Amino acid sequence: MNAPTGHSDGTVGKALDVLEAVAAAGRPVRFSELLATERWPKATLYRLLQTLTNQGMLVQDAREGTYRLGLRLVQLAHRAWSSATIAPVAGPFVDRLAATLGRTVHLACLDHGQVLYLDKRSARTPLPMYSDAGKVGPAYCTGVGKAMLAFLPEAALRSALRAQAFDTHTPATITSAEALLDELAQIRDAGLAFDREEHEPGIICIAAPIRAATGEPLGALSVTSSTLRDRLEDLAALGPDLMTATTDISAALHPWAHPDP
Amino acid sequence: MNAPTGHSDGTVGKALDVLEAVAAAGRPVRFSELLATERWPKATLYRLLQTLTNQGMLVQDAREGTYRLGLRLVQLAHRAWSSATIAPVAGPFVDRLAATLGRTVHLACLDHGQVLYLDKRSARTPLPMYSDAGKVGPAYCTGVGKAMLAFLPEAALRSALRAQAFDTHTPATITSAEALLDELAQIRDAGLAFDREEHEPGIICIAAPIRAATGEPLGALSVTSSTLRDRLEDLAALGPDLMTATTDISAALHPWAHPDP
DNA sequence: CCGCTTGTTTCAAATAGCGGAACCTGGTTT
DNA sequence: AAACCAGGTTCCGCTATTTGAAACAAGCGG
Repeated sequence: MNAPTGHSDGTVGKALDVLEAVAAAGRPVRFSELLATERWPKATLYRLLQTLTNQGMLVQDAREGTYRLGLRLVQLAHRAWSSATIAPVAGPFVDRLAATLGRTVHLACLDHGQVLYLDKRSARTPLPMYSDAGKVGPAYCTGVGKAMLAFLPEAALRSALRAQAFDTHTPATITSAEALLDELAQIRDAGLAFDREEHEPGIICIAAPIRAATGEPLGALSVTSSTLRDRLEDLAALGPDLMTATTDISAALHPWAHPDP
Repeated sequence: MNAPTGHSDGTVGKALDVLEAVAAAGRPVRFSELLATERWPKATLYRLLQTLTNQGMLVQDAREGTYRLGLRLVQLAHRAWSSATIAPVAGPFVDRLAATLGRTVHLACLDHGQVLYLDKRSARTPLPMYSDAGKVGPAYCTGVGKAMLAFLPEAALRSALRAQAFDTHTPATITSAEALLDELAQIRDAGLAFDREEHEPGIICIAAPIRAATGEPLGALSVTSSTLRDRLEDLAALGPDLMTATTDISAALHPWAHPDP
C-alpha cells in the first residue's frame, strides 16, 4: 500500500515516527499532547522521547518541558544537502541567474513525487511566497515540479503521479492526471515549464529541468515572478537565460561528458 | 558521563551512530567501508542500514550500492530551523544588514559549546570561506562564538569551555582558557567581539550577541571581511549598525518586553 | 575451476523494548 | 487540611526484537 507512514520497522521506525510527530506540530509540543494522539502507550512514548532527546534529535525545553526538534538535525541536513544533492554545484549558477534576471530563483529536486526545495535566491524585493530550502511542495502544480515530472522515465512517472494530490489551489490548477500528462508532453517538447498561477494566485514562473547524461531529471531551476510585475510572455523571454543556466549546471555535474580542450 | 559519542542508548542510538558515520564520511559510503571500522558486526550493520534506508534517512545508490544521507533529513531540518531557532525571525534583519553594509553577514547559535551557523548573506563578491547554514565551527576562535560565550551564565560557560579544542589555527588564535576568559571580559564590556584572524588568516570580523530578556545569548550576528578590504578599525565603525540589528532582533523576539504605543 | 571479496539471509539465544499499572509532584477544589 | 486531579516518571514480568556467528549467494580475476 505504500502508506505515507509505512509500517514502522522496529524500534527505530517508531522513534522516527515520534520525531516526525514533533516535526509535524511545527511548535514545541508537550508530552501529553503527543500522548493524546493515542498512537503510543504512555511508557513507550516516554522512553522514545528520552532516547531522542539525549541523542540530540529533540531538545526538551527546561522551562515548560516541551519538546522541539534538535539542532543535530540541522547539522546532519547540511551534510545531506552538500553531499547528496546537486545544490552545492548549482549554487554559483543560481547566484548568477538571480543577479542577471533580478528575480527570485529556486532550485529544487524530486523526492517521493514531491518537490523538495534545495536553494533559493531572492529578488531585491522578496515576494512573500511559499518556499525555502528544505520545504516540500506539490509537483503537479509548480513549475519545477512539472519540469521534472516531464522527463521522468515511465515507471518513475507512474509512481510519482500516484503521489499527486491534485488539490485545487487556484482556478488554473491542473486537477487530473490526464490533463497533467498533456501538459507534460508539451513541456517535453519545449524543454520548459510554466506555472500559470496554478499554485498561488498572482504567482507565475518559468522552469527548466537539470538533467543527467542519461536524461533523467536531477533537479530543476525556476524563475518566479508575480503577475503585477511580469506577464507570461515576459518570463518566456527569460527562457534562454534559464536554459543556459541549467545546461551549465549539467556540464558542471558531468565534466567528463564534455570534451575539454 | 556525557561523552561526545555517548554510549549508544539502545537500538535507536546505534542506528543514529550509523547515520552519523555515513554523515562523517561526507561522500557515498560502501557497506564494507563501514564494516571495516569494526564498530558493528556484519549482520547488525546490514540491518541498521536497511532500516535507515527504508525510513528515508539514508538513500542507497542503485548503481553502486553506496549509502548517502537522505533528503528526509533536509525536510526535518527545515522544520527544526524554522521552529527551534531565531533564524526565521532574524532573517529580514540579516538581509537588511548585509545590504546596508555590503559585506557578508552570519547568523549563528551555540550548540554543545560549538558554533552552529544558521544563516548567511553573502557580499556581492563572496569570499571563499568556511561557513554555511548547518555548518559547525569552533567557538573560541570565531567572532560569533566569543560573542555568545561572553554572555553565557557561569555554569554554561564552564561546560562550554570544556568543549573547546583550543587548536592553533593561526598565529593569532587564543589557545588557552585563561586568555579566552580575559578576552570574554572585554567583550562583555564592549558588547562586541572581534575575530582578529584567529580562525582563518586574512579573515576578520565583528560580532555581537542576540540576547534574551533574561540576558542569555540566543545567537549572534557577525559582519565578516578580509584584511585586503578592511582593517579592524573599519569593522569597528560598523559596530553601531550591527548592534542596531541585534537589538532589533531581540525586540522582534520579545515583543511583550517592549511597550507598544 | 577455484579462491577471494562483497553483500545477504538464517536461526537460536539473549536482550532490549513493551506497556499496564503503580507512583510521584505540584496545583486546585471541596 | 484532606481529597482530588492532571501531567509526568518509574517499576517490572513478559515477549517481541535484536543479535551476530555462521552459512549462503553472487561477482570477479586468475
